[in-house]
Amino acid sequence: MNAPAIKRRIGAESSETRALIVTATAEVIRDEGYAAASTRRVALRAGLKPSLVHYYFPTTDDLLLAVFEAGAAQSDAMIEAALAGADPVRGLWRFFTDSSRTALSVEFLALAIRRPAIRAKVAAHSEAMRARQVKAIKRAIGERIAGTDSPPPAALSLILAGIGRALFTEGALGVSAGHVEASAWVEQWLDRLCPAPDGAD
Amino acid sequence: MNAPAIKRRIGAESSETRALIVTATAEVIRDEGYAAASTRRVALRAGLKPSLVHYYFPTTDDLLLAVFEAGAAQSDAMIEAALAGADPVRGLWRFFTDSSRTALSVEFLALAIRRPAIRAKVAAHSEAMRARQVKAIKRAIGERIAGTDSPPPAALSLILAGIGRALFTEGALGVSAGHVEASAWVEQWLDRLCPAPDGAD
Amino acid sequence: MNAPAIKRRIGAESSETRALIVTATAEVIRDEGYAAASTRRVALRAGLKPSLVHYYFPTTDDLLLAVFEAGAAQSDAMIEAALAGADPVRGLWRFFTDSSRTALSVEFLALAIRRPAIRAKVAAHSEAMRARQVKAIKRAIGERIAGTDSPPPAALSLILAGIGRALFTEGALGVSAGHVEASAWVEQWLDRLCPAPDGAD
Amino acid sequence: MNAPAIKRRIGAESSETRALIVTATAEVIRDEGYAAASTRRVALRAGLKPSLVHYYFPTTDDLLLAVFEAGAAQSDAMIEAALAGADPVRGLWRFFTDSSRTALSVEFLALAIRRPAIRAKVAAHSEAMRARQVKAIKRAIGERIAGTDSPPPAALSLILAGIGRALFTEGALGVSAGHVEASAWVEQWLDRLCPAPDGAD
DNA sequence: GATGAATGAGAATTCATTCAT
DNA sequence: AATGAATGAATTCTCATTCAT
Repeated sequence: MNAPAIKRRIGAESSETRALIVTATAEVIRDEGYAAASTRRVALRAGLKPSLVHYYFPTTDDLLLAVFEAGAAQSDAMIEAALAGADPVRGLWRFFTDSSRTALSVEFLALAIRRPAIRAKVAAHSEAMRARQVKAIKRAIGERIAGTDSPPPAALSLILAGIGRALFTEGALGVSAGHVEASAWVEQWLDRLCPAPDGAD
Repeated sequence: MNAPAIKRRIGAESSETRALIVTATAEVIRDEGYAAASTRRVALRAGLKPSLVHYYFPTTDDLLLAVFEAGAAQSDAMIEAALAGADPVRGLWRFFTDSSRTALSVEFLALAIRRPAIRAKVAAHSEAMRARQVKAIKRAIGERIAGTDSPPPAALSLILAGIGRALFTEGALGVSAGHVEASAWVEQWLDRLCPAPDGAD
Repeated sequence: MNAPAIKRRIGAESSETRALIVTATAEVIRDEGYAAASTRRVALRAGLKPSLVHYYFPTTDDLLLAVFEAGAAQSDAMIEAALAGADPVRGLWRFFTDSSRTALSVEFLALAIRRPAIRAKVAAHSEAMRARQVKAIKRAIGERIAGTDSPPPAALSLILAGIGRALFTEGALGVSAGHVEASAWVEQWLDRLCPAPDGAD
Repeated sequence: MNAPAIKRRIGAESSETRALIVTATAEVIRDEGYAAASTRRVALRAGLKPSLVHYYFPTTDDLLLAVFEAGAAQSDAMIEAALAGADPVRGLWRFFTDSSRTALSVEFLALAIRRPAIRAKVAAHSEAMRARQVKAIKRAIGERIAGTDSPPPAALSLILAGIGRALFTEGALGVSAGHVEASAWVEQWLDRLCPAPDGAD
C-alpha cells in the first residue's frame, strides 16, 4: 500500500498516542483475534481511556483500517526487501511463513470478508501485492518458466501464500501432521523451479 | 465425528428442534460469520424463541460444538465418498474447492484459534481427517510416489487444503489474480502425480 | 386508533411490568420532554433495570410507539365521550384545552417530525381523529353551517387544536398575554356557531 | 432582541466566525431539530473545528441563546415590516404562516420548555412580540373592533400564531385534512374583521 | 484567536446466562 | 419440552466540557 495516508481531521497522523493505539490494537488482534478489537480492550492494553480511542478513531472501521494500513506498510517493506534480494522466490516463501506477519494477515482476511469498509482496502492491497510479486518472480525465473511444470507467477504467489497460511493456522491449532514434509517439499520444489543462486541469503 | 453426546446437553439427541437449531446456526455462520452466531440471531433464523436455543444448548460453546460436529460428519461423508472413488486425489481436490464446505470450515478454523473448547475438537478432527486422507492417498498413488517430485501424502493433503482455502478466501474478497492459473496448475500437477484412471469421474 | 394492538414477540401485551414501563415513559416525556425518554431515565423512574426496558422494547421506537398507542387510546376514548355528549363541539374544545392530554400530544407531534417510525403512526392517528371529529361536528352543527361565517368542520377541528396547543405551550413557558381573552373569544364564537343545547354539560 | 451581550461570551460580537457558527446552528436546528444542535454537528456544518464552537460559546446554552437572539432579531424585523405596512393584520398572518420562520420558532418553543436558561429569553421575547402586535393591531382596527365578534388584539395574535403553527406542524407530518379550508376561513375572517385597504400588498 | 488532547457521562443495543414455571 | 422474565456485562458511538498551548 504505497498510497499516501489519508489525512485525518482528528488526531494528527504523527501523534504518539495514535501510534500507541494502533500498536495496541494490532497486538490485541494478533493475540485474541479481530473480534476482540473493542474500544475497551484496546484502551486497556494501551493504558488509555476508552474515550480516547474514539477521539482518534471515530469508528471501529477507522481504527481497523489504520491498523491494517500500518501492518500493510510493514508487509510491503518486508516483501520489497525479499523481492529485491538475490533470491526473490525464496524470500517470498520466508515471508509467507513468517508467523508474526501471517497472524495479522489471516485476521484481516477474515475481517475483510465481513466488513465492507475493510474489504475494499484488503482486496486492493492483496491485488497490489500479488502484482508486485508477479513482476519480481518474472524477473527472477524469467523465461525458464516456460516449458517447465512451474506455475505462472501469479499462481505461484497464491500457492505459496495458501500453503503458508495453512501451516500457520494449523500450527496455531496444534495440528502438525504433514507440516515438516510440506515445508520440505516446497523448498525442494522452489529449488527446481528456480535454483538458489550462489551465495544466496 | 462420531463422539458420544456431550454431558451438558439436555435436549434429546434425536429432537427435530435440535436439528433445526443446528442447521440454522450453520447457516448463520456461513452467511454472517461465526461472530454472528448468537442465541438471538440463531433463534430468529430458526423461527424459535431464544430460550429454546439455550434449552438445547446451555452454553454457546455447546451449540458451536454441535454445529461443528454436524458439519464434520457431513465433511467426513463427503471425503469418504471422494476417497473411495476411482480417483481419490482428484476427489480430495474437489472437496477442498467446494466453497460451501470451505466457508464453514474456514469459520471454524478461525473460531477454534480463539475458543479453547472448540480448539480441541477442531484440531482432533483435522488430524483424523488428515490421517484418513494419508491412507487413501497411499492406496491411490502407492509406490509410484517415490522417485518423483511428489510430496508425501500428509504434505499433499495440507497443500491442497491450503490452496483451496486461499482460493476461497480471496474469492470471497473479490481478488482473482492467479486463481485460474493456480487451479489449472494444481490439476496438471495432480495429473503428473497420479494420472487419472480411465473413466475417472 | 381503533386498530388492534400489534402482537409483540417479546413481552406479553398484558404484562404488568410492560404497563409500568409505558406509564413511566409517558411521565418522563410529559415532565422532561421526549428527548429525555432514554432507557436509563425510564428505568430509573419505573424502579427497574435498564436492561429490562430493552427486554420489553427492543428499540426506543418500539417503546415510544407503545406509549403513543396507549396515549392515543386514552385520547380516543376521551374524544369519543366528548363527541357523543350533548354538545360535541364544546366537548372538543375542552379536550383541546385539557393540559394533561395536550402535553403528551405536543411532545409526540414534535417527536414525529424527527422520527420516521413515529411519524406514520402519529400522522395516521391525527387524520383519523380529525375525520371522526368532522363527522361529529357535522352531526352537531348540521346544515346550519352553510351560509354562516363558520369554518368547515375539518377547519374547525384544526383551528381549535391549534389554539388549544398555543395556550398550552405558552402557558408552560409562563406567557399569558391574551390567554384569557382568546379562551373567552373561542367560547363566544362557538356559542354563535352552535348554541349550547339546553342542559348541556 | 436587542439585549446586551451575554457576559460569558468570549469571541468578539462582530466576528465573522461567530456569525458563521450561529447561522450553521440555526440550519442544523431547522433541518434536524434542536436535539441535533451539538458542538460536533454544528462544527461539521460550518466547516470548523468543534473546539472553535466552544471557544465562541462556552456552553451549549450560550450557543442556543445566540441563535435565538439572531432569529428573534430577524423575526422582529419581519414583523416590524409587516405591522408597518398598509395591512398589519394580514401581514401578521403571512408571518405566522411563513414556514421557514415557523420551523425555527417551533423548535425554540419546544426547547424553551425544557431548558430554564432558554425559557426566560423566549418567554420575554414572546411577550414583547405580542405587546408590539397588540399596538399595531389596535392602530389598524381601531375602534371598529368594538361591537363586532372580533377578539381583542392580544387574543387575535395568539389565535393566528396557534393556527399558523398547527398548519406548519401538521404539514411537516404530512397531515393536510382541513388545511386549505382553515387558511381560507382565516382570510375571510380577517376580511370581515379588518377589510383589506385599497391597493394592499 | 484557535486548536488538539483528554475525559466522564450517557445513549442505544446486543448478548449469554440464569431461573421459575 | 418449552418459555417468559430478568440481569449484568460489554459494545459502539455521541456529547459537553475542560485544559494547555
